[in-house]
Amino acid sequence: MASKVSGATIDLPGFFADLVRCETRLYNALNDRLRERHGIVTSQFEFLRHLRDHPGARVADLAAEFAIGIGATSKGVDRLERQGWVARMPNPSDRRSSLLEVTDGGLQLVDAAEGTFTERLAELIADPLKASPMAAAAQALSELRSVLERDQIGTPTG
Amino acid sequence: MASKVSGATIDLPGFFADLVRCETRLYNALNDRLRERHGIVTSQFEFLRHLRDHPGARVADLAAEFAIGIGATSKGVDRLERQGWVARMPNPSDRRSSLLEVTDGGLQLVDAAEGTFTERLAELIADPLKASPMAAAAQALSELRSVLERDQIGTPTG
DNA sequence: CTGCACTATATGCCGTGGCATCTAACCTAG
DNA sequence: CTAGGTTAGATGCCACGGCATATAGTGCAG
Repeated sequence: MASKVSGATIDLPGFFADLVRCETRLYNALNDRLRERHGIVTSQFEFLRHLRDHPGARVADLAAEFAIGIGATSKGVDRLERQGWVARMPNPSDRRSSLLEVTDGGLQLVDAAEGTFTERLAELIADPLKASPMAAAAQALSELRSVLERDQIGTPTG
Repeated sequence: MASKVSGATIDLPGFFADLVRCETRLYNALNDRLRERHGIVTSQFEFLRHLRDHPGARVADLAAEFAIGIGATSKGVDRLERQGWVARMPNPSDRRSSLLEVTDGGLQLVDAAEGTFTERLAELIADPLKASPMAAAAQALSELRSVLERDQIGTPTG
């Protein structure tokens, strides 16, 4: 196994390495499948899914959700808009920002991609591992994420 | 909490989202600290640490370890070499490749950075969470990583 | 109402990774 | 030995994110 875990003490650097390497490989594998079947990558799928589930979100909301910069988010939305999957609707209560909406085409895309995404994820995660240890991991990661977000840790400047 | 986990069944997309967001925030936070104290980012620290612990590794070994492309790895080594932290030594048994070595300066740097890295990681992970659920997560992630690597999942082309 | 500080985001420059391609070196069949 | 296929990695082009900056729009103090 990649890193050692003994009892209740953890090899933190080893844990971090495992975390990053899992993220990298899962992201790569999902990118491959989504690109092949739907012509998008995972980050775009995540944008579209978030917008579908949070209609009227603004650029800054996306940036906060994904812990990436505002500029990068704006450019990502540009690309989705250029493909006709997302529209910037005028925000009646603040003309500096736009309310983001998934278009009909975008909705079709994200719904289809979601099937591929979930299916591939199940192949990658659920199949090779038993549910029990993964559930513990999921639980712990979920809590870790909450703490990081609560304390604004790792939030980019831009 | 960020995603729901109930009993032994897992919300896989939620788990994946937590995984990616944790990775992003931890990476960002570690980058900030390492850049401030040592003038390097986490990916560079990881390169240097791996080379320190695996003297004579080649570019392809680094690429495999980190699941990134050969080209990107070659360029990353260029940058470390330009700073004088890594040297490409001729490989007597294969003139196409080089054996990578951490220089004395690089060794000093990586040893110092390791303290910062581990300390910051403890602040980020060990402090906010109890050891027990994290140990489970560490265990599960470690196994997941092994499976992904064994099956070459998410290995980039380049 | 006016000015000024603040906010939302768009944009430009730069660094970095993916991927395709190129070259040198290696290796094996014949 | 040598041609042809293979491998290691260096390089170029492109896409994308960080960060700094620019630009509108907001809102409050006076």
